[in-house]
Amino acid sequence: MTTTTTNSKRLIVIVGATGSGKTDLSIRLARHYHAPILSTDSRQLYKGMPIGTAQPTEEQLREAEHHFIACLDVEQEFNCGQFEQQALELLKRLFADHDTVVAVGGSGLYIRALCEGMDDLPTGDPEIRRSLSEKLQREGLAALCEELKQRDPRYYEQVDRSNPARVLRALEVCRQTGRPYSEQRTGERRSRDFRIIKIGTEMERATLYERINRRVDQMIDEGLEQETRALYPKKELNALQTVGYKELFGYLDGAWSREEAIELIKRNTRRYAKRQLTWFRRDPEIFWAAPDKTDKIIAYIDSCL
RNA sequence: GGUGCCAUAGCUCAGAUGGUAGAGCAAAGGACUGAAAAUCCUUGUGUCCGCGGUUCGAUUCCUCGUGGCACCA
Repeated sequence: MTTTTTNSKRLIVIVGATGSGKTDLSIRLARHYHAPILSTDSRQLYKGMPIGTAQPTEEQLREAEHHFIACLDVEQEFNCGQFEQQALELLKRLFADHDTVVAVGGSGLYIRALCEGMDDLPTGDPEIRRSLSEKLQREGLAALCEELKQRDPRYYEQVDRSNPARVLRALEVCRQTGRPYSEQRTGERRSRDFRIIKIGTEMERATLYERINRRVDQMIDEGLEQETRALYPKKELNALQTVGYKELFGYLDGAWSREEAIELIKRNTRRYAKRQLTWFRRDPEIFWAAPDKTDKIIAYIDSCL
């Protein structure tokens, strides 16, 4: 055989909206290919949030080897850069005794980090971030934009100047590195020493929304409120800026009734799903298929050489 | 059975002494490289219940239907 080892390994990447059947599909594929599962979900990473983030159940966890599920304390900061680095390290180990690994999750940025890599940019320094937040509070977004115009006129031209998060991050990098943000953003795609096959779980919008609504009711039945109460003291943490918890924190604070909170969770989950689809739709590498068409999906995967 | 009121966007409703209509919510489209389940931008989607009549012109006024609500029997 002349097969080179560089592309004998493959990563099957399952993407799609929340509630569209990714988890079940991932387990079927994992069993079919005797592959471990790597989660690409920015919230299922955390402990103490199994219901609200729809983590795989105990039973599902037994059906396949899972990684990056419930492995961080909610206090731990995490980001797409760390995810890229840790996921690649893990893959190296997994590929040592597996030809196939299944990645599954809905965090578009994390998936991009894994498949295409991130530029070599620093994680935000908390001090600088705090000082920028204060400036935003005191002087407004226009002041931040003004500073960006000075420090990085090129990025100033292209950035969404009504989005505080974007402007703030760019300034953070400028201040931290003393160099313009745009100069450090190459947008270059990193090469990977494994093949990547992307599968999207396709589902009619109306069906997806029904499933989402039903799943939220299920979460409530399973005890999402108790889960949220346990996390309430930590509600300011980034890990808990998450659909499901945010709305129930509001209920616990008296901002709205329990019923209203549940409706808000449904609406915000629908909106989240919509944003995910906007992200994934523009990726031409994704092979879209109904998640229950396992045979069709396997046939597609096997046809990818 | 009688009388009155109502019928406009997916929902709740506003509106024009007659010139084919607009708010909120829901929704749709998009952006997005270390907070990404985050953050942000854009967008009104309509046999104005139906058939006639008056009128240059009716979603608006009139008749008759149909459906809903209220009251009286």
